[in-house]
Amino acid sequence: MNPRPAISDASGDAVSRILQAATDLFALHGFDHVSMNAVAEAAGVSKANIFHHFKSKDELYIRSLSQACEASRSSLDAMAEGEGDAWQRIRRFVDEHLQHMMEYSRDSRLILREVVENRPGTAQRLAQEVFRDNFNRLVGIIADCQREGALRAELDPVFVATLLLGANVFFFQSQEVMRHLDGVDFADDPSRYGAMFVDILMHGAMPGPNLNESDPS
Amino acid sequence: MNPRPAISDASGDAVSRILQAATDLFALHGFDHVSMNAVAEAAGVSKANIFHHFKSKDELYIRSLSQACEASRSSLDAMAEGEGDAWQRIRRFVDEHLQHMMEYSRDSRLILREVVENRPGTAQRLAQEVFRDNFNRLVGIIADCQREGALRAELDPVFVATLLLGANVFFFQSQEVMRHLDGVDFADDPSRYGAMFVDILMHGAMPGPNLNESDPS
DNA sequence: TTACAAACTGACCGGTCGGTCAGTATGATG
DNA sequence: CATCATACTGACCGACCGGTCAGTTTGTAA
Repeated sequence: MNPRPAISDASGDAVSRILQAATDLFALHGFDHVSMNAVAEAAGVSKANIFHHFKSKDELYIRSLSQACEASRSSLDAMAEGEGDAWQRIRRFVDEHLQHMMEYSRDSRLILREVVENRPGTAQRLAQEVFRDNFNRLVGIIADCQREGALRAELDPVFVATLLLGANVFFFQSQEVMRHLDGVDFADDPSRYGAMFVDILMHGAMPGPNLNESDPS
Repeated sequence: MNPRPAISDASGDAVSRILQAATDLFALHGFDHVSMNAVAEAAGVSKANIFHHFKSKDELYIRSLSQACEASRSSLDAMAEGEGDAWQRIRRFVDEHLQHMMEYSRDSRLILREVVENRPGTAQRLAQEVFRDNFNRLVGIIADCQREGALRAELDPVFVATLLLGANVFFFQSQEVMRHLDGVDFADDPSRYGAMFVDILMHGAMPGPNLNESDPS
């Protein structure tokens, strides 16, 4: 009945090997710098065989991206859902989100590349869906914290979420550059980066309120 | 004496037209999606003529990038050098830097693309030089502010600079995405974004014991 | 065994790419 | 005038791209 009972091993093997190689290469070099020949070689199959399983390079790319999105989404689902007070939850989200990006850097890079680049198509829609989901979840967390009185009422939770996501994304995609900047000693320590960020986010950068500094107003 | 007294008009015209067209196209579509034929057509010269003035596509790209870097650097030189107290200077830097990126979005996009992408070569070195200069200047400003007592002493000025630059860069390169996110009403208002950012950077997001509304804007 | 569908391959195709080259136009110099 | 360097062009080249195709292997079912 099943059209491929024992074949599915070999077939699935080839397909998943192709998908694996494609995802690696796409994340590493970007869509344009990856040829079907390169994917074929990395997967150990002929180029024609790729076109037997995927009807075009675009479909292969979208399948890779889709797989990355799936992994990313399911991995993020259980994030920052635990107990603790408001700022502990925010801190945990920052940490886990950053850690997630580093751990699944291949998929994250693939998604982020597609999010930032603004060429139209299915790929961008897919990537933005994940990004949007992620963003909305974060806005929800922050709005909750604000409702609990942990954040100033006049702040826009959407902006705070943007700031938070931005700090993490910037860290992720500028890590290589930061390593070469003078005085940066946190480029390889995401948790310290997160800690410093949340600290400033909570208390601000100004000296404490009991400090009698020159107040211009 | 001068090998090209009157020719230089026509020659310079062609060269600068090529450079102009190339910079536009590279910033808009990226290195890989711009063919020499496209540059030739946009500049109104033959493709062979481009290779007469630039020995390769890479050189043309680097010259474009170099020009963008020059413009960016000289424009940033006079930034936030004026008077005012510490936080006014920081606020002004955030505003002017963001405004600068928006105004010279073509050059900024060109540079940022090269900074984030981590393929080795002269282009990346050039872009990182500008980025590094920019970064160091910002660190200096922040360290000054800290010395004046406007920032908590235990903060790392390098980290604060990273945060600041990151917030701006993220705004710039995610503007298109933010427009499509629910509840984002600051995607087209960089100065409001900057104001909200500096506000949080100063006072933090937690409800403070003293909620005085002395707005420095 | 035969039959058949799916997996798989090497050779190939049209098209575009960066880059070259032989040759022409032009304008200053002697 | 002739000379010569430079600006400039159309035609062309080899390499590589995504994609196709005819044909072979392979595992299974009648």
